Amino acid sequence: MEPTTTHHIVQALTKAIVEQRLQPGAKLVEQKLADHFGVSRTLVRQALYQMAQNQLITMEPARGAFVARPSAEEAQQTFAVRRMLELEMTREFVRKATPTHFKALRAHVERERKALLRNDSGDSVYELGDFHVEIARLLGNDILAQVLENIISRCALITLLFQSAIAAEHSNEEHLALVNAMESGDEARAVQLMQDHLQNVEDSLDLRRQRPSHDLSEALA
Amino acid sequence: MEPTTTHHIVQALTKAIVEQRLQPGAKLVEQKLADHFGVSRTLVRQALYQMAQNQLITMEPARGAFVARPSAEEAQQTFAVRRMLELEMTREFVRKATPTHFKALRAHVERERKALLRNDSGDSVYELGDFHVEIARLLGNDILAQVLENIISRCALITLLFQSAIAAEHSNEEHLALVNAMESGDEARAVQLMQDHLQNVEDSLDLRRQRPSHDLSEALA
DNA sequence: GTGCACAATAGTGTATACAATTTAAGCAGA
DNA sequence: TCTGCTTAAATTGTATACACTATTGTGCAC
Repeated sequence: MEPTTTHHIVQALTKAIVEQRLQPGAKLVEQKLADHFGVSRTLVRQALYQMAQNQLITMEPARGAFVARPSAEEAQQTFAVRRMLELEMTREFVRKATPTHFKALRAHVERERKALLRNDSGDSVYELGDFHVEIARLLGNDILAQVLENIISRCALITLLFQSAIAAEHSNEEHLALVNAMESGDEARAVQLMQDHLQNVEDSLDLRRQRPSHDLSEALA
Repeated sequence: MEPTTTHHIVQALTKAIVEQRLQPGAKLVEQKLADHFGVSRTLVRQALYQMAQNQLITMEPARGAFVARPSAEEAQQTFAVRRMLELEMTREFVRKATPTHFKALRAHVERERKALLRNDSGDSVYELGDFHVEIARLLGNDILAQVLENIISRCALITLLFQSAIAAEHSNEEHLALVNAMESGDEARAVQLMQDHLQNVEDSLDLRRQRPSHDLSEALA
């Protein structure tokens, strides 16, 4: 669908943002990215434009691209959308899922656990988010998976931006509990667990105070 | 956020697709678009890439951009996502909405009616879809509004592609009934009406048979 | 006439060039 | 030392150039 090059840059940048190697508010200079990836600014530019659509970065006219720094309001709204999708998705999964699906899901939970154990912060964040996308994929709804992937990337960014304490340690256990409930066919309980899980993630944020910014002009805006 | 030029091209192309002036499967030659908009291929390219992300067009490597031609499966999945978001959105609107909100919504329904009356097919499609986005906007959730706008654009494309009979005539009345139910505070009834409405739109499609394609290679694939 | 090789054309993919704008630096004067 | 102005450097925005791929068209052998 897309020239592998541009897509590759998008993936790499997204990963870097989600894994917190690029801090919110950081400026993304086109030429430097181009040099790093060994391509021309043209391709970097296309990648940045695409990412701006997902809100992972913001573009200021004639000033360039910056890693996004969502406001508390945007954060709240993003989580609201996520909740809408995921609660309904949970219901559908309980109804439709087969043993094969659960096997795949448990394998995923195991991957999370291993990433956490080896203290690989980057992979952990990625896997913990991808768990939710995996459910959508297993449901066979690629459109949903794609939408959710976008939203969850944003949620990862938000989490890094507002996180007061690392409450994500419990996510892995919550995922496991959720899978158990889903497999037992207890729809109400599964939905409740998903709701609690999302609430826990959101509650671990301190929406009143963002992380300090490096960019002074933004910090004082 | 974005250079007004690229965004303008996206808007114009999106409108043209939704209003069926560009048929599904139609090839979008970059140079021709560039000439039409009076810019270089560079900007057209950026616009096309962005639209490819919304699935409104598809890009085939070294072959170019085409107006999307969603499969029956994708159509179904898209509507499923839409349902997830809109049912929950309806509930939230019933709880939160103030008289001002309902006033705005009724004004929108009236705009739909006028577009339908003057037989402006393009505007009608646009307004009927925008009704749903307007609800999200009134809720104050811009993120939701944006996600929904994407999805509903796709739904418009799908409708044009699979529509057997023009069942959209009733949409305006259904919108009005929905607003009435929401204003009366009857959450269950409002959700039911929204569900029925979306179901009606989906049922008006014949997912087994797509509209004929102009591109032979695609038609015979 | 049919099928195939091959040239000509059109169109995409990427890089580079240049204008316009922003940011940083240097410097004069208070 | 600080403020404001002027100039230089850096960076973005857009257009153009060129290589590469796909498509179409043509001629020739059969």
